[in-house]
Amino acid sequence: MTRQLMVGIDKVCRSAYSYASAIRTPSVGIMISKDDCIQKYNEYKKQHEVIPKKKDFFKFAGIHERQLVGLYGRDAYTKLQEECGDEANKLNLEKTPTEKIMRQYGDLALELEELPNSSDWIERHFKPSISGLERRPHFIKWSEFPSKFTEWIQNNQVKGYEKVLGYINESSAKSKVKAEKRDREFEKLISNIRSWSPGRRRNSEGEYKIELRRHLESLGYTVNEEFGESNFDLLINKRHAVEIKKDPQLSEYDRLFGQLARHLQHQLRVIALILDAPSEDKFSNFTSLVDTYLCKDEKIVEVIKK
DNA sequence: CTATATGATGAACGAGAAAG
DNA sequence: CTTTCTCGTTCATCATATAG
Repeated sequence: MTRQLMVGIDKVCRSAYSYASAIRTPSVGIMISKDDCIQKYNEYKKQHEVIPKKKDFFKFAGIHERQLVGLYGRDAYTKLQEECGDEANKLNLEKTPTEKIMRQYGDLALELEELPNSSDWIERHFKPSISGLERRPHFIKWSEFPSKFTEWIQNNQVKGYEKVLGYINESSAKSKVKAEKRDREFEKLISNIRSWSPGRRRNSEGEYKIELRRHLESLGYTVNEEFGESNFDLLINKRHAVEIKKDPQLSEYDRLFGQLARHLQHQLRVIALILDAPSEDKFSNFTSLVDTYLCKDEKIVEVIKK
């Protein structure tokens, strides 16, 4: 029954359709030509003294987009604009080839005789701009430019930028030295804390904190307490965070885990110092959690137990 | 409504330099 | 040595014209 109904509706639609298309046949005269479109286009320009946007053109000319497509095929409006001697409104969406970007960078470095910074790029109005570079489809953050450049040179065996590679090596060597210095400082701090032992058993975390602080200060560290948004227990040399827990239960380990994660957002390296740990079980469980989930890439959490 | 390649701009951030 | 200033970098947001 429903089926019959559908067929009936279908029939009605079909007949309506054929009626409509009959009206629109060329013989009736609604068909428009390219010349009509061009004329309307120019008319719009005269009236508004602006090149029409696509939508505005259709509204103005009283034409349906389909009709224009019928005349010009794909990119119809763009073709019309070109035919009228205008540059198409359509955005030029050709992506800047990697080669061009890299050569701009390399040549700029050669000219400056050092690695360019983003201001240099802006000054020359290179394309894409900094904001275009860092996103799709290029994904080149300025700081990553040197490494991407090196990669490009290697992959394509490009010659002529040896000097630039030299600059890149120089600067990465410099930052390596700094990183190593920081590493060594951190290692030393760890060993200093490891070799420290509290004078006596204390009743609270706070007392241990004070004692450790005195100890570290006597070794020449700069120590700040309860520092910054993330509230470390101690911040050593403005770089390394220390979190202290005394006699933690499971729930306190959990809390500590969260605190460490938060600290890692601010510092690359964090020390968790656990005092008077009662249960070896919970402790080792905690350290394995930390190793699995917190120590990633550059981020390091060192857990010390006393 | 979404995708496209890109631009503009201002806020947030971080490091280093200058000034105190 | 500490506070303040400056510069470079990154992020988020808005915008664009058109096709599908």
